Amino acid sequence: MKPVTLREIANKLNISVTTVSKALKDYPDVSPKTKALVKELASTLNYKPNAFAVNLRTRESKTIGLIIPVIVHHFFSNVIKGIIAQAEKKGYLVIILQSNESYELEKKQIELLMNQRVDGIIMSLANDTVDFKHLVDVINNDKPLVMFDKIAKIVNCSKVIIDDRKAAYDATKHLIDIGCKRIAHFRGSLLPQNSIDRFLGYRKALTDHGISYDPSLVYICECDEKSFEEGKKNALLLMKEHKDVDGIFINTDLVAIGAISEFNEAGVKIPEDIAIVGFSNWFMSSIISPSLTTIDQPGLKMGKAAFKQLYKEIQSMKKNEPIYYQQIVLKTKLIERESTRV
Amino acid sequence: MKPVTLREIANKLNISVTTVSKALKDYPDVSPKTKALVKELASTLNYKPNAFAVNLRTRESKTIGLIIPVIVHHFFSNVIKGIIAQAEKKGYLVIILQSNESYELEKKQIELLMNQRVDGIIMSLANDTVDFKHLVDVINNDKPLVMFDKIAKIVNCSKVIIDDRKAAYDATKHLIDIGCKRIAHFRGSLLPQNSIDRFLGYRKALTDHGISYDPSLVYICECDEKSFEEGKKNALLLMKEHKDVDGIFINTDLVAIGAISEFNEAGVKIPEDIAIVGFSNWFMSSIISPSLTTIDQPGLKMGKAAFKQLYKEIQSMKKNEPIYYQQIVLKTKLIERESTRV
DNA sequence: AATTTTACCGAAAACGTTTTCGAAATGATC
DNA sequence: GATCATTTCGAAAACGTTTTCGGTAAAATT
Repeated sequence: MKPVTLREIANKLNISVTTVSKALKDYPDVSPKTKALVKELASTLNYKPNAFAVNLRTRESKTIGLIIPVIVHHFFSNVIKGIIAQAEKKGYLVIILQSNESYELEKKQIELLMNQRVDGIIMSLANDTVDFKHLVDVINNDKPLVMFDKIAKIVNCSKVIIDDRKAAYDATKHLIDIGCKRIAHFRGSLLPQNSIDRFLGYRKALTDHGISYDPSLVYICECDEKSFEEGKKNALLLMKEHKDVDGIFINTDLVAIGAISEFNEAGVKIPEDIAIVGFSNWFMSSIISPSLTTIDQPGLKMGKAAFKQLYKEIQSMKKNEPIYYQQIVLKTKLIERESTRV
Repeated sequence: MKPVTLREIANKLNISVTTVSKALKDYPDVSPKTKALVKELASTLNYKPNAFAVNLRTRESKTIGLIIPVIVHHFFSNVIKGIIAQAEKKGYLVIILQSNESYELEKKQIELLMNQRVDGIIMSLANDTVDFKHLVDVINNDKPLVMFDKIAKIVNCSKVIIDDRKAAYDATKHLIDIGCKRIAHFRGSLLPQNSIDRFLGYRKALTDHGISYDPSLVYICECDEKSFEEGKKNALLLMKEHKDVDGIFINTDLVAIGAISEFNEAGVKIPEDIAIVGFSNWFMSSIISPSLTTIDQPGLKMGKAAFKQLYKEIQSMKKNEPIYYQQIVLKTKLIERESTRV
């Protein structure tokens, strides 16, 4: 029941372990005859190389790490799917960890992965990560690192993102185009880059179109497990504080859906009284009532692109070639639905 | 930049590798003085044991494999979260693979994980898996295996499930209780055990309450990526073929949501004309209109339970103790919402 | 003072593979 | 028949750790 080793094959054929190893990997200096013999016996014995030994010897694990803030999340689970699919094609396995939006956990997990000697790491930052030493360490240890979605601009590595600022601009401009004059914004937490960029896109769209920016119209949502509740809460607040608002651009779909739910209960008509644009294009957004206009964020593509880039860097590293960090920006598009249909 | 090894520490302190190793693991036969010395140097050099070498030597990887039909899925992503969380507590990492509901892929992935020498495997079956040799192989190779949700009754291993039959019975009985007389069922594919069990629960609830079972009221949904469309399609079909139906028990929420969407468009009132009960309690079900009565399926708990059981078996295996396969059945409950509120 | 016990350390084997390098055997060339 | 090139193989080192088994020296016991 013990797994079969090279040595056993060698003994049965009365040849050396070296020759068996070479035969299996088609080295030129072993005769066709012995190659055939070895391969046949190996397959009948169902020989599988011991990954630990191979890893130890070759110093690569054919395994990558993935750190993600939350797993139960339409966008992120799509990214996971993309990464796994692409990795499988290249014979890589993926170890997944969830940072729970916590910097401390994220740091520990990076260490875990480094100790495990993964060949590279893909990650999206936790919301409260402000210090990036743990990331710089990864790169200094010659371990390829690719960040996606929630990135740290300051860290020198490859990144796969969308143009959040432009997407937010488009979303806000769409509200302006359909006639909104007083546009609020439900933004994400203060730290994450994409939350900042979406806010900046919103503000620029306003000022570019002659609408003065009013800070009191910006509400902050600590997006996490209870985004939905945050949406409801802020919608309620908005109805009290700014009855004149006729459009909202919301940082993420789940919050938007919470807001819609609150407005529905309050009898506020969407889009007649308030038009709403979300962000991410969760499946849910297409089936609620009214369906939600939103920005499509290509999770699957991002995952695939992230792995492809990581793979490139792993290869370059092996060949001691210089590696070129890429900033890959994927296209987004506005999906028009009932929540802005005039 | 090369990672520091035991040998380097040993050289710097002029002691043997053996002593260093023992010192770090608090063996009793090394003096407190040298222990302190070694530990201090190890921490200043930031020594991290080479996982490959440890694995090779100890024959365990502190890694488990997880094969799951689909990742972008409310229930399954919750299971993943549960497994990862629990595994992290015990110092285990999780390699995740997606079978895409394909038996062929599933088989390959099992092999991959076995070659990688994971310490155990947790999995939920692909829809079209009928042959279980690949699973028996796992067990025969003394590798702990825990199945959850979509299991093979015939395979002798631990299982974490819900009582699908009872849950379906409850769901159907609820429809009867609110006065439905003609109750249809949208079932899942023919093979999966839980799809069969839910059907059986449905049928038993009918006959137990004096309603004769009518096979023409059972529609099959090939649940996969396009469950939503399947729901719409079958709802349309049902409206044509059986105008007298006043209740439906549907195999899974996403299909139910598709059906609701179709009924809404057709002007069929829910629950007045047709009452609907789904299955799984996706978050989405609570926010659509009308909100969906459903069976809560505890994904997070299942994940945690599955890992706990696997961990037990791994420990027993290490100590050469006998392992006892468990069948863990988690509680479900009916969540009443608008789709059955009379 | 002889013996036993205790405390501490290290040599060496083992895990299973990969790869370098040299050796032996065969064939080709002059 | 001597030399050289080619083909085929294997010994050995290496990857970094863990663990068994002795061994030495000091302390404790007679």
